[in-house]
Amino acid sequence: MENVRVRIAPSPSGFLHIGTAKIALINWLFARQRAGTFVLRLEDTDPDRTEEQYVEAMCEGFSWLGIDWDEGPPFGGVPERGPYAPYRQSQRAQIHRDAAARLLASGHAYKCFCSKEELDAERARAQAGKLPWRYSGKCRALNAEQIAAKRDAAASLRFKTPQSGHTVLNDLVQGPVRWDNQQIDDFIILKSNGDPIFHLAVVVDDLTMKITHVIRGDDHLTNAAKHVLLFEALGGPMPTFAHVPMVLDETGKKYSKRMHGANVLEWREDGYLPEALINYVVLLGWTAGDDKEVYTRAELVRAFSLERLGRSAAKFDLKKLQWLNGQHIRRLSADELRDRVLPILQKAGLDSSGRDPAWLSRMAGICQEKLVTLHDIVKQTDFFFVEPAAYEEKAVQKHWKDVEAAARLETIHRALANAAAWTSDALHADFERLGEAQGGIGKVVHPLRLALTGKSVGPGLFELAELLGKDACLRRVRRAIEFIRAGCIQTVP
RNA sequence: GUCCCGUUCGUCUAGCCUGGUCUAGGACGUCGCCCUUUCACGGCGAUAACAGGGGUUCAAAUCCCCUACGGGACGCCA
Repeated sequence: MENVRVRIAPSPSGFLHIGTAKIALINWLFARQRAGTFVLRLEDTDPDRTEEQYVEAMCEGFSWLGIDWDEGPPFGGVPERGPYAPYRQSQRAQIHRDAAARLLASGHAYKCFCSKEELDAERARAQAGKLPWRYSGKCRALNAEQIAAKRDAAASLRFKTPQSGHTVLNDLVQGPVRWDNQQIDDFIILKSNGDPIFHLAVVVDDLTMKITHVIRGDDHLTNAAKHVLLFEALGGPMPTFAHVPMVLDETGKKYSKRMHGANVLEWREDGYLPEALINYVVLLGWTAGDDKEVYTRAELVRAFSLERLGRSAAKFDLKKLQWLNGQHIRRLSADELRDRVLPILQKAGLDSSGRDPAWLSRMAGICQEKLVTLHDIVKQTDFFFVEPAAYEEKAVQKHWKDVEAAARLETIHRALANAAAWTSDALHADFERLGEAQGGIGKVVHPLRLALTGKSVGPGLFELAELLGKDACLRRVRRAIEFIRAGCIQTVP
């Protein structure tokens, strides 16, 4: 069986973009499933766009998502590793130049002495005439003498594209794609300053790193024609190509860098689980063909297949991500949920340091099924840590407004004080009975919830009461009674 | 402008290769009902799509052609 080698080749010009994450994820899943190798290669040959600071941020994005690489450059504190180092394209220029020299020697490339200004003028003329622009091929016709006469004038290197026939690519996702070679320019592979151009660099790197499957965004589909030509000219084994559709934002536009959520780490900030995000992103263009939608990371590795990748771009849908996030939250154990939620409580200024871990797990457990994002934990549990600072106005109107409100809370207070046992089951039974006397359990439950939490919504009342403890509950009911009495003085003239 | 790719419910998609089983399936969303101490969860139900036009065929979401729309490439950027 073939040893699968795939790569993600981001250019470190920003944070980890959601679209890059999708491509990386697909490569990673494929590699892991086939026990292959996942390579990270930094395409940093454009110094104008590369910034060291982004290297760290991008690494953090990958590691948060759980996308680890087997070979790659020093990146985010991880040392360089792998047999085909270096893995930064900027350090591989000599390898690219050597390949270019071979192409020149084998007649697959030629020197071009046209200046940038000449070419710009040519291009401008073509565009003005609404003609497709392609290099005239002026220097292609130069003979040995003419070239010698140029001596060491600055020259770029162009690829000698066949002038007839066609180039065919059997893309795993897009199917067979065919170009007329006359449509393909004699593109530059080496700048006149000797720097390699992207097309040369990728192909040479993929070749030397023995990449078996080139899985990348479909914005590269038309570039692939040039790459196929280069692979052939270099005499290397042709990798399998898979051009996967990109991720669109909710309006159907290309996911711009400035949009919230474009940066993968923003989802972490917003309380999303990495396993939910990767599950969602992979669903943007892939299904197993059955009705399963919620996958663990391991299940994804098992079920994924390149062949079932869709061919059209997908719009990002926050609602579905939210649903999936809830699904994944519910699949966590109470302990796991507690551990993920603790930093969020901390950040919200709720001090949980005095609570023992088991208690915190139970607290996490009683609101687990109510969370859409991890951040929801704050409004679900803040009252455990601080007494309600205010009572929800609408709930006060509804549950504490009538004349018997205070008296009813006195009754509730008594019931709590005399509770047979301080467990949610026992309390539930007590209030069931109390409710019968009061005209429905709702008559006692809502005023109590408001007294204990200050809100009308939250975790199960008896569960939270049990966790809050008897003393705190009695104190809060007392406080509520005083609040009502004080309020009555104001409202009754 | 030239070339390349795409187009099934609002959204993600199944089905398309190997035409009939599709009065087009699932999921999210939305709406309704049930469960219920709240909010959720869960359950049940409803809603809603084959871009348009030609052709091939007994039969087309599925095959072919054209058009429209969307995207991409056309750089000494990646």
